[in-house]
Amino acid sequence: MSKLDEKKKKKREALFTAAFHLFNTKGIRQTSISDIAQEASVAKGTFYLYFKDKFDLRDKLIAEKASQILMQAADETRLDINRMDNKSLEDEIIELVDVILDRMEREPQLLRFITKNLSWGAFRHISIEDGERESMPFYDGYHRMIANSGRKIKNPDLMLFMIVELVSGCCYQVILHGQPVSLADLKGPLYQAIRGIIRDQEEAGEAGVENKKIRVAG
Amino acid sequence: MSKLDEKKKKKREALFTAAFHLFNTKGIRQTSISDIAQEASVAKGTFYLYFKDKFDLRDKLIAEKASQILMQAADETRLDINRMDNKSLEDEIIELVDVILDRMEREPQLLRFITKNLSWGAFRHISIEDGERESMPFYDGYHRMIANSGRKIKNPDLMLFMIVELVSGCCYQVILHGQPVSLADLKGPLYQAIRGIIRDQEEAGEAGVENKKIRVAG
Amino acid sequence: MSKLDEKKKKKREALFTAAFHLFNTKGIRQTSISDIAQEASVAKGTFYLYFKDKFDLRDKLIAEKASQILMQAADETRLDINRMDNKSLEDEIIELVDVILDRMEREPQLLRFITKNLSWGAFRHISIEDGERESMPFYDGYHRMIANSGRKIKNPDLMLFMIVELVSGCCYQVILHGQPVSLADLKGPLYQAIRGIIRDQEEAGEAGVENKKIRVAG
Amino acid sequence: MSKLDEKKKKKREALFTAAFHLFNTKGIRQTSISDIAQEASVAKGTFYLYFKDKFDLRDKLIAEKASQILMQAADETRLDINRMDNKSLEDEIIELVDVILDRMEREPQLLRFITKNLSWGAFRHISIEDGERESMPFYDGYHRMIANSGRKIKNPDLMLFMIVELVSGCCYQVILHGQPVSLADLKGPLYQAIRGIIRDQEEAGEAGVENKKIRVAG
DNA sequence: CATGAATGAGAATTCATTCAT
DNA sequence: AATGAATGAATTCTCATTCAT
Repeated sequence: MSKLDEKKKKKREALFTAAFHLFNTKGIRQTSISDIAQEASVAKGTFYLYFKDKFDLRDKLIAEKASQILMQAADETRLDINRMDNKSLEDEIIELVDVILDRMEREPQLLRFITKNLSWGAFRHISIEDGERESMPFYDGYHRMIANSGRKIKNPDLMLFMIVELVSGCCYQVILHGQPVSLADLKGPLYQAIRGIIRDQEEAGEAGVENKKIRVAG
Repeated sequence: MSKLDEKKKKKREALFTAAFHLFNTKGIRQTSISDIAQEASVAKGTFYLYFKDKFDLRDKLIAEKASQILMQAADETRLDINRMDNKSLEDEIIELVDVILDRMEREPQLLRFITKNLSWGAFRHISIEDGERESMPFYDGYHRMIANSGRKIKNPDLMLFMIVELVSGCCYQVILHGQPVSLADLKGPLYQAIRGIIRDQEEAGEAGVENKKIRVAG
Repeated sequence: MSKLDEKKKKKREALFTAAFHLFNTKGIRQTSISDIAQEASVAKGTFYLYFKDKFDLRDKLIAEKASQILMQAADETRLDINRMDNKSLEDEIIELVDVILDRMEREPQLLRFITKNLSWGAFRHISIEDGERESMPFYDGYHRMIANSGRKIKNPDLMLFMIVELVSGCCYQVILHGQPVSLADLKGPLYQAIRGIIRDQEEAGEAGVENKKIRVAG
Repeated sequence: MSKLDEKKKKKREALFTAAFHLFNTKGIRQTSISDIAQEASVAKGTFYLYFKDKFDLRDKLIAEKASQILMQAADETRLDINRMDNKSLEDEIIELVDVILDRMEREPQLLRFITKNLSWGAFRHISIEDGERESMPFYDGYHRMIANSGRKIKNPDLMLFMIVELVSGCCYQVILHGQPVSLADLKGPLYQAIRGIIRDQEEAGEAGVENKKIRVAG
C-alpha cells in the first residue's frame, strides 16, 4: 500500500470515528457534515471526496460495525461452521447471542447506533471480512452451520429472522433503558424462547433427541 | 360543546390528518411545519396554537393511533377482561395479535409510522379511551386479563415485552418488505413462538395441562 | 367614578404593573404584548383597548413613573417653590438630587427603566400631577424656584440640563454597576460638581471672582 | 497578506459599513441580518461566517468606531502622554473633548450610534490600536497623562467618569436635537464645568483656595 | 488531492394585530 | 367592553454543496 493510500485510509477512518462519535452523542439528525469534518480534523470539502453524503457514510459505517461485531463474536465463540463437535445448534446460536449481548452491554452506543439503523435487508448482506482470508457473507455461514448440524429446519431464513427480531428488539430496550428487566434477568427467558423457536422450526421426528440436550446459558 | 370548541377540534383533527399523511408520504424529517399547515388549510402560526413542535405532534399522533388500534382490536375480539370463558390465555393473546396484524397489513403506513416511533416506555402508558366509559391503560387491562385467566405467570411484564418485541419486529419487515416470508407464512411459526414464550413463563406444575390445548391460529 | 370606570382603571393599572415588571425583567424588546396581557390576567385583545402598542404603553409608563419620583422627592424635601426660606438654591437642588438618588438606590429597576427611556425632550414635559390640586409641569416649578431664589442665572435651562445629564449619567453606572465608585463615594464629588455648575452659571457681579479664572478652550 | 485574506477583510469591512449605515438609518431593531447582507452584497449565510449575530457585530463595530475616534482625536491634539510641555492637564483634556465634539457634530450618526451603545465598562477597555506601534488601552494613556502632569488627583477614575458622563450626556442632546442650546453655546459652560470637576478632584494644597468654598451636601 | 469561503434555499419560530363571538 | 383564536409576514439561523485557490 502506497503512502498516499495510507493517508487516504487514515482520513476515511478519521471520518468514520468522528461520525460514529457524533451520531451517538447528538444523533444523526443533529450532526452536520461540518461537525464531522471538524471532529475529523479535515476540511469540509474533503468529506465529499470520501462519501456522497451523511447517509452514505452512515450506511457504510453500519455495515462495518455490524461486520466487526459478528466477526468478533464468531471468533470469541470459536465458532467453527465446519465441525459441530458436541455442541448442539441451539447452544451454538445462543452462545453467539450471548457474546453479542455482553458486548452490547459494554458498548451501548454501538447498540443504539446499529439497532436504529440496521434493517433485515441490510443484515442479510453483511460480510464478515477478513484482511487475509476471503470475506464471506454471515448469512452463508449461518446456512452452512445449519447444514453441518445435521438438523432439518423447515425454514432457516424465517428462524433466523424471528430470532434476530426477538433478540434485537429485546436487547435494545433492556440494555439501553433497563426496562422491563435487567439484562441478566432477560437472558434466561430469552434463550429459552430461542430454543422454543428452533424446536418449533424443526421437522417433526428429529426434535425429540435434541431437546434432551437443552441447557440454558447465561 | 360550543361552536368554538368544535372548530378547534376540527383544526386539531385537520393537523393530525395532514401530518399523518405527510409523515407517511415524505417522512417526518422532510415534512416541514409549513407543509403540514398548508395541507391542513391552516396558517403556519396556527400550528403552534395546538402543538409545541413537529415532535410534539408526532408523539400525540402516535399515542392516539396506537390507542385506536388496541381499542379496535379489543372490540373486534370481543375481549372481555373480566370473563375468560373457555378461551385460553394463549388464544386470547394470539387472537388480539391476529386482528392487529390483519389491520396492519391493510394499513401499512400506520404500521410504518407506529413501529418506527413507539417505544416500550410509551407503550406502557397507552390508554384505551372511550368517549362513554372511562379510559383505562391497556397495560392494566393486560394484567387483569392474566389475573382472570387463573394462570400463574412468573413475570407478566417480561412476557408481554418479549411478545411485543417479537411481533412488532417481525411484522414490520414482513408486512412492509415481504421479507423473508409472507405474512400468511409468518403467522403459524410466530403464533407458535408466542405460545412457547407463554409456556416458558408459566410457573412449573401448571404448564402441562395448558399445553394440550395448543392450537395454531391464523 | 362609576363601577365600570373603576374596573377600567384597574385593568390599566394591571397592564402598567405587568409591563413595568416585564420590561425590567426581560427588557422591552423581549417582552411581547402577549406576555404583558398574560401577566396582567387580561386578554390580548384587551391590551389594544388601552394602548396603541407597546411603545405607547412605555411612554405613558415613563411619564407616570418620572412624575411620581419628582413629586415624591419634592414632597420629601418639603420643597416650597414659593418661599426660599434660608436654604440656598444649591442646597435646594442638591437635596432634591439626594432624595432621588437614595430612592434610585432602593429601586434600581426604576432607575434602569427611566434612564434608558427618558429623553430630555420628554423630561421637559413631565407634569407633577396631583389628584386634588392642579398639575404643574416640573419644568415650570424649577423656573419659579430660581426666580424666588433671587439669584441671577445666565441660562437656567442649560444649567438644569447639565446637572440632569451629569447626575443621570453618573447614577446609572454607579447604582447599577457599582462602577467606578460606590454611591456613597460619588455623592461628595458629584454635589461639588453641581455647585460648580451653578456657580459658573451665575451672572457676573455675584460670582465675579470665579469668573476671572474661566478660560474657554477649543 | 494573501489574496484570500484581503478578500475576507473586504467582506468584513463591507458588512461593517452596511451595518453602520443601516443601524443609523433604521435603527438596530429594524435592521435585519438580511438587510445587512444585502446592502453589503453578500449572501445571508456569509454574515454568520464573520459575526455570531447582530449584536456581536454591533459590539465590534462600537469598539472599532470608539477606538478610531479616540485615536484620531489624540493624533489631532498631538497628545503626547510623555511630555506635558506647557499645556495644563485641563487644557489637554478640554482640547481632546473639543476635537471629539467637533467630529461628532460633523458625524451625528456616529454620535448616536456610540452614545446609545457604549457603556462605561466597555469604554474602559477600548484600545487605541495602531498598525505599526503597539496598541494601548486609552484608559492607560489617561493615567499616564495624569502622572506626567505632576498633578495630584484624588480619584482619577472618578474624575474621568464624571467628565465622560457629563460630556456624553450633554453632547448627545445638544448635537442631535439642538436642545436646549447649540453646541457653540454649550462649549463654554461645559468646559468650565470640566475645569470645575478637575479642580475639585485636586488634592488639597494645590487648590486650597478653591476648596475652602466647597461644602458637601447629602 | 485538499481546502474552506461563499452561497442561498429553506426550516423553525415569534408576534403584532384583527375580528368573530 | 372583553375575549382569544387565527393569521401570515418577518426574522433568525442552519447546512449541504460548490468551486476557486
